[in-house]
Amino acid sequence: MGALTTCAVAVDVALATVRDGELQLLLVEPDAEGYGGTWALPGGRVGDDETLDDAARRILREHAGIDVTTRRDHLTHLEQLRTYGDPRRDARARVVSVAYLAFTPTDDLAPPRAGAAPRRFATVDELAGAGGETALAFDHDRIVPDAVERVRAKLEYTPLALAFVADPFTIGDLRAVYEAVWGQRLDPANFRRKVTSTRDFVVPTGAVAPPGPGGGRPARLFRRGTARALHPAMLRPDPD
Amino acid sequence: MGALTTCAVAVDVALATVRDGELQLLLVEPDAEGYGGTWALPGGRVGDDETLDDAARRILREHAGIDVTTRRDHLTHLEQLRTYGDPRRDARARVVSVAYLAFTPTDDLAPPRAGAAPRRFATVDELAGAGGETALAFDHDRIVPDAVERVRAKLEYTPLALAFVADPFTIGDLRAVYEAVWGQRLDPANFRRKVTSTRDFVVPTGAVAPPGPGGGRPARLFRRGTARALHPAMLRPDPD
DNA sequence: TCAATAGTGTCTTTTAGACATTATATG
DNA sequence: CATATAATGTCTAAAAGACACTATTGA
Repeated sequence: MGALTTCAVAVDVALATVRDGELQLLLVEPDAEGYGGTWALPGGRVGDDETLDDAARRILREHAGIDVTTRRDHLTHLEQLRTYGDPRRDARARVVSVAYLAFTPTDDLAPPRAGAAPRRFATVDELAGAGGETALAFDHDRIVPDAVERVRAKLEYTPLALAFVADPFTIGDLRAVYEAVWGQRLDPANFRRKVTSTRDFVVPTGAVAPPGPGGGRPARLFRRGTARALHPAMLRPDPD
Repeated sequence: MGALTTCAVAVDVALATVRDGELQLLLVEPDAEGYGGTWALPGGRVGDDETLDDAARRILREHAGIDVTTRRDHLTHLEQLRTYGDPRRDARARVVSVAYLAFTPTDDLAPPRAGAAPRRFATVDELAGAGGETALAFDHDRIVPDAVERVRAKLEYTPLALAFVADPFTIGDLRAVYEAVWGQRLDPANFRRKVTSTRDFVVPTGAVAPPGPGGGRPARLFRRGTARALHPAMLRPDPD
């Protein structure tokens, strides 16, 4: 049968954020031979004495300048997604890739380093076309749908929507995250009731945000609570 | 930093079943050096031209005589769990292990082959002790809790409880699966209503099962429906 | 004043859960 | 008959969802 003789282990990171009302993923130009002119999820080989989680954190730091830490005003979340190991997923050699998924607020990226690979954000709609308007390198077109579905599901039963906003935020800010990720309008009144009645999800700061240019009642500000799971869950409405 | 020079990719399979009213996992004696007298999840190296899924199916076939197919009377479910890659998880060499999770009805095992590794089932309670009554080889004590939690969660929002029973079954049989996996008693009346009112979860066959030795009304028989997700979900009661 | 956004109240429908009641078997 | 297990009925409480209404700002 022949156990694997040559083998490489890589980590690829789907970095998700919400910008301009849409869920978007970070792409970079792969530096690998034979993949010029295409885009890919940021990734790289796992180091000799490095854990998989450490490798994912390093990829995020190198490509996006993001440190995965829990800060006072926001958190960046990182979790393992799944592993892709088809023998032909990389044309050059057998590479088993452990995919990770990260959630971060928009504009948390450091400016690109000199000499760093070009990068951009792509909306998940843009990436969704089967065969796709944007065809990614390697098998990254297979990773993206798994990442998107995971993000959508996580918003149902965890407070991770909070990883897409910075403290403090309004209920409207949080609703905009849900609407962007799920691609659906939510009833503002019912959304507010659910969020504020779910224990330890958000806590009021007492302060209010100034209204927008067109006026409107000032919105109360909240910061993230301590909950690690939502009881009850925020269920996705059936797709219309 | 040094990308991985030596590297092996393995697959380990947590095979879950319900026997004697408890959730149990299949263990084997590892044939690796230095792990004599211990138990481990069945596993092995990934072949040179083999996908990860194929490797998991092969492990199941070799260690349990189980073919992962959808048959008329039952299904065996196999899914990827997560990947464990700490540099020191195997004392001998760096091995990245992709863990899989399988669901199968009890007594679906073929008899052990001549010369096959010794095997047994262990209840998850037996494996749960922190530091554990049964300490498993490698880092398999880290895989087991992830597997158990995944099984418990999957019963909430998928019809995979059906993978633990063979067609045809009674509502009582199905309830026994939930009670074993969740370790909680469920109200028979409310359970029946939820199961039968969830679309395409189970379908009546029209036949009935003979009652047990002590008598009782004969139970109606069902077979599994076509649903791939449960709407609404079967939520776990809060732990008492 | 009006338009815009934030927030509350209320009603209906659905679902969860407790628990009483009826049905059909064995001994 | 009693006992055991299956299945149904009923009531209450919680949650989801639709939508009217009030509150507070800018122009």
